[in-house]
Amino acid sequence: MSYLESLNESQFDAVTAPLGPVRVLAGAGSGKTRVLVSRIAWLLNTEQCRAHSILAVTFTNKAAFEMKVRLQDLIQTSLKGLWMGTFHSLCHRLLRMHWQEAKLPQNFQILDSDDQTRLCRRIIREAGVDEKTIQPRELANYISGHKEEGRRAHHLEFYDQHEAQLIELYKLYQTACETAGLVDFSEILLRSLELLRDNSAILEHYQERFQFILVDEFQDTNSVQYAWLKLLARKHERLFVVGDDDQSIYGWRGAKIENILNFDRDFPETTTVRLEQNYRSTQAILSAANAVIAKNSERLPKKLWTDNESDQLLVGYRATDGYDEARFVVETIQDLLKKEEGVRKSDIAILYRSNAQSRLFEEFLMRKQIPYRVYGGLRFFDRAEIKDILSYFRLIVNPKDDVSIERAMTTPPKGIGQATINRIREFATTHGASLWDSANMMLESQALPTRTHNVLLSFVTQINEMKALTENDLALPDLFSEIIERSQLKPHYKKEPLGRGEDRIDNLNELITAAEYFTNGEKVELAFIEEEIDPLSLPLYEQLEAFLGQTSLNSSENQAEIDEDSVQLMTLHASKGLEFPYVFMVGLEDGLFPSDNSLSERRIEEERRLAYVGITRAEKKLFLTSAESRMIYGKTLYLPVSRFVRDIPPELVELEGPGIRVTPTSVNSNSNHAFNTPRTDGIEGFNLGDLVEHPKFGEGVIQNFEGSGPSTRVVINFSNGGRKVLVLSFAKLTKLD
DNA sequence: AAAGACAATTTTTTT
DNA sequence: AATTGTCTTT
Repeated sequence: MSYLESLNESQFDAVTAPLGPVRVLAGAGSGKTRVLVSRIAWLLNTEQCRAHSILAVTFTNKAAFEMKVRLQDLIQTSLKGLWMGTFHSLCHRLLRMHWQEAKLPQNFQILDSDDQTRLCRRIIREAGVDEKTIQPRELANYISGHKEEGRRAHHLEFYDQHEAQLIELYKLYQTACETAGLVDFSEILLRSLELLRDNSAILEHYQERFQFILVDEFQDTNSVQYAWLKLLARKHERLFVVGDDDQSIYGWRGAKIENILNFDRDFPETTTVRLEQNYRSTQAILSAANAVIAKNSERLPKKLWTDNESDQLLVGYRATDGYDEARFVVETIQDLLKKEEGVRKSDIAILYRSNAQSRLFEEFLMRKQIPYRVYGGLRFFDRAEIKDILSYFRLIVNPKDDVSIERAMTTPPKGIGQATINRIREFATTHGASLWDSANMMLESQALPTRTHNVLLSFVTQINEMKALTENDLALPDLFSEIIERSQLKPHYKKEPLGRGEDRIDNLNELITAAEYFTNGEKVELAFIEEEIDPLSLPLYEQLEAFLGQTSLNSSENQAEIDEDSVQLMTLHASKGLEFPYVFMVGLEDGLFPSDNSLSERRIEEERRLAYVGITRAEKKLFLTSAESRMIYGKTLYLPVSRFVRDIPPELVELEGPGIRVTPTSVNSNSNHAFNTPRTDGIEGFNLGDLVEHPKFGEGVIQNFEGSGPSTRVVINFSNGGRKVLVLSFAKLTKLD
């Protein structure tokens, strides 16, 4: 077993750990995936367990795919029967296979977050609640938040009127989902947990089957996911979890870092293995990462080290503004590509806190004609035009889908407006029927005004005819293009200004290509069947069902991209698990990263972990950039260098460019370490981010300090929207808390 | 009912 | 700044 020989000591210990509960604390770049894959290979080779008995959970679909490939490289036996995927895809499969026990209709569809928010808006309006007291997104977050903790509406108690309303709306929302046959993301998990919990036969079957359960990125599991794992693993307790508490960055999505911190409490027999040798980064990068993460209190002790030598320092650059920052980054990239031997564009990554920040870099890269690829952001299946056409498809598969029908009825405009929809909805509520059934009943009763009757009739006919198409002997892509034509969406988009419509039409065509890829491509794993299957062997209608099932959970990395060698742009979150020789972390300013919200809500530890993730992506060289001024929401802000950068020992960082810059707004100069431009430690009792009150301007938050001594000035953003630079000693500021 | 002008608001992160 | 929703007009 040659793959065991190339492991270091702790990796070997992890791979060959006893079969009971195992927790592997894997620092960044310590060979985590390798251990996980080797463990599975080891199980298959030595324990003679079949792939059939293994359940492996990954964080993304992409990770699952890559892991399968790597695994297949290590072993000779077949992987048939192995369950590997994300929590969502595995739970989705369970629900498809046991839809009756899960009390779902066979053709249930998945509601993505956008659909969920739309549905929430509708529920709020319908309940006669003011959208300003409860915003759709607030309700959606409330519902998801509770579902992630395993709480249904009837579990909840209220302490005030507002929450009472939320609970009421949660109930209404759930009823709406049930009648429409819709399941949101967190519902997939919760429903699946309840399925196992309430059906002992099913539970025992899977407990018996999955003797070995392995989980990647365990630090990012939420309560329901952990409960699901515990339930499945209860019998054999052969639960092998891998993770790094320092890289837990999805707390906002319900992830519980406690899951990994307290794993040994839930499973007293736990063997814990620490992987502390880093194979990825230079010592300088690692030292920087350690310095940043050391400030966190809630973490398991561990010390990353490396044999790699530290030949290069980190590079810091303080730009004047966002443009200057982008210029610096892109010019540096040009230099790298030109001067350094064998540097490929895909060796270079630009990492930022939020998607919106990619724009400037894209602009400059385009100008210099450097190919790039942006990950994340608006995904293909999230695009409006794709959702528009998919609403027709979904309606064909599940006429009860009230979310899709409304979209299909109104896009493109076909004479059915708000008034008509309200009418149908009213009918639907009183009769407890779906919108589709209601529309049909109303047509039959002839109770509608002629004009309304006619437009509604032609809509219903249109959908029925589309549905009839699925009974023909068509290929899936042909069905797609036929329905796209009939939907009249193309002429509708054509009317949009600025060639935007052209893009949309391109995307529709792209969808046809996706259908071709789906049918001609590899065999696919279908949610409702255990084996891989050739989609073409299915009847057309089921092909469509299968396609929809695949897209809803696979929306991110599905699209075939141009294989061109390109610079990689992504958010820090999206970079987790990846590595690049050259990494640019940009927008490193307090207020951007860490973001304003996390500063006020004390979520700073998670932001710090995010910084740690970013830093540890770099193999050879790490560039840290920030800008003195930046446009945010159309306003120019002057933000200080990120506290995370300031946590890095100055001797690790080499400064490029002018370093300290003397500008009209910044005459700061108390040391030649350019990163200390603004001081953040208290000045006369005031700190960055403090909430203060000014007798004339009211309340505001301290953004920056400028200058020193008696002329020290303070930059404040007031809550009335104004921004002022005041001389600290004159401004009569009171600190609020 | 649909198109256009206007105002408001922002997710930071994603299965 | 730019998108999204709301209000107004046709």
